[in-house]
Amino acid sequence: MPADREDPRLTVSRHAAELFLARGVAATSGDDIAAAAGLSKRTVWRYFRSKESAVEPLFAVSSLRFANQLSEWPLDVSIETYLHAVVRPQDQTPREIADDILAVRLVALLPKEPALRSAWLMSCHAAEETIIEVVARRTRRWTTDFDVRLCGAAVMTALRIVDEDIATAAITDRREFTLPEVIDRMAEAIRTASTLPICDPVAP
Amino acid sequence: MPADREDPRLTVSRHAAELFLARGVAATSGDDIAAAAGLSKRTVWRYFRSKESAVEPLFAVSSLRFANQLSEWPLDVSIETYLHAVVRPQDQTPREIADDILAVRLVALLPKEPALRSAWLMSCHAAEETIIEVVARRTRRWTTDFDVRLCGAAVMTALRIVDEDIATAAITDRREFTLPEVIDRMAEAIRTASTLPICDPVAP
DNA sequence: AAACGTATGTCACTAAGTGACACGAGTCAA
DNA sequence: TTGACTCGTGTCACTTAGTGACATACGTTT
Repeated sequence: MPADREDPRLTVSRHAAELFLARGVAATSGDDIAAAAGLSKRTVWRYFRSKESAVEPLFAVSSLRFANQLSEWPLDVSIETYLHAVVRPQDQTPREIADDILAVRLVALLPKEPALRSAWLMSCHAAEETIIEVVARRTRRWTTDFDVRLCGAAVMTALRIVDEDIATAAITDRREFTLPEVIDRMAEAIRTASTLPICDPVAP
Repeated sequence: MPADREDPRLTVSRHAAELFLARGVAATSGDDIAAAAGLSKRTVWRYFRSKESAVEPLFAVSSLRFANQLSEWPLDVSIETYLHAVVRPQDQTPREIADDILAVRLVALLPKEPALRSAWLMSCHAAEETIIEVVARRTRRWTTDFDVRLCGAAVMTALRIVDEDIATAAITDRREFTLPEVIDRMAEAIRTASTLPICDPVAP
């Protein structure tokens, strides 16, 4: 049996991102995206509710990878230990690196493309829900608990701000970042923003 | 000379909100909004980039009123004192109360209307920028400072979560809230989420 | 009164997005 | 093998979202 293949939406997402970066959002049509991805435009509209939302899968696998990976964060390790253990430079495939660059360039484009910002915020909101589950697990409370939701949202916001900050620095200021450096900043931001004690090992 | 009149977009915003609530977003067209507001549809598209974004002015004046009012927060008062002083039940006009109800019903609708959620998040993002300025002022730092942005974003997120929480409780659980109660929850959430010391009086 | 900026309406147009139906590829059961 | 069943996709006609270009009206300034 074959390993389950990559989400086809992600492929389209990459093409959409390239086009948005090259020509701007307004100048690329749904037909352009469909043509670049080798699909009928009908399929594109089946994949995505709007052309801007076509970049959401890319955000999810790349910029929001840290957020998504927190789902498997074991109870008995700290945030720093876990992040450094799970996302390691030597494990990055060329494809992942390319996705990262693409996503970072997109995030740096947000100030000029409000339509993309709404896709970005929607992606972050999706990740927020999964982070809320993490917080619930680590605090032995419900996902509907107000303080749990507040903490999860604050943590997600911290990740978003770090992401935007790094993307801006990397693209406009041409600064370079190593992966461990990025991980450190993410972990530190999570720690700062946590309003509940989730960052250190918790009792099983 | 007459006092400057209300933003005409807000009027349209109210009509759009009513229609979205009555029929759902998908079932109300730009023409419907234009007709309800007594404008040509061309003017509606001049006011708003998309039909969903038509509710943003309503969010801004109502749900995000607290956030916006922080712009005038004096350095020498605490968050609790200021909020209680500036938004008082007896000052609420009937129109403001109606707007509040409308906005709360919209926020409660977010889980079922993803298109509205993106408008909501964009409104919150706009408010985030103004909160970042408040944080900068109270910490005597720049708005570009990373920690300032992080704190501002965390505070805005807290306000958003309280808002969503209250809206859900009010609509689905039919709970009732007094304004002082809401203010207390907002102030408490701001205090919890602040990652910099902005909530108490700061040195001039 | 003339000249100006700003806000709106009209109308024709492009592009975003949907509904309905057909087609082909992969199960799965007999 | 066959037939029925699902699932993803393509085709095409259609509706609605959204824009560009131009005309008109109103309040200000001079």
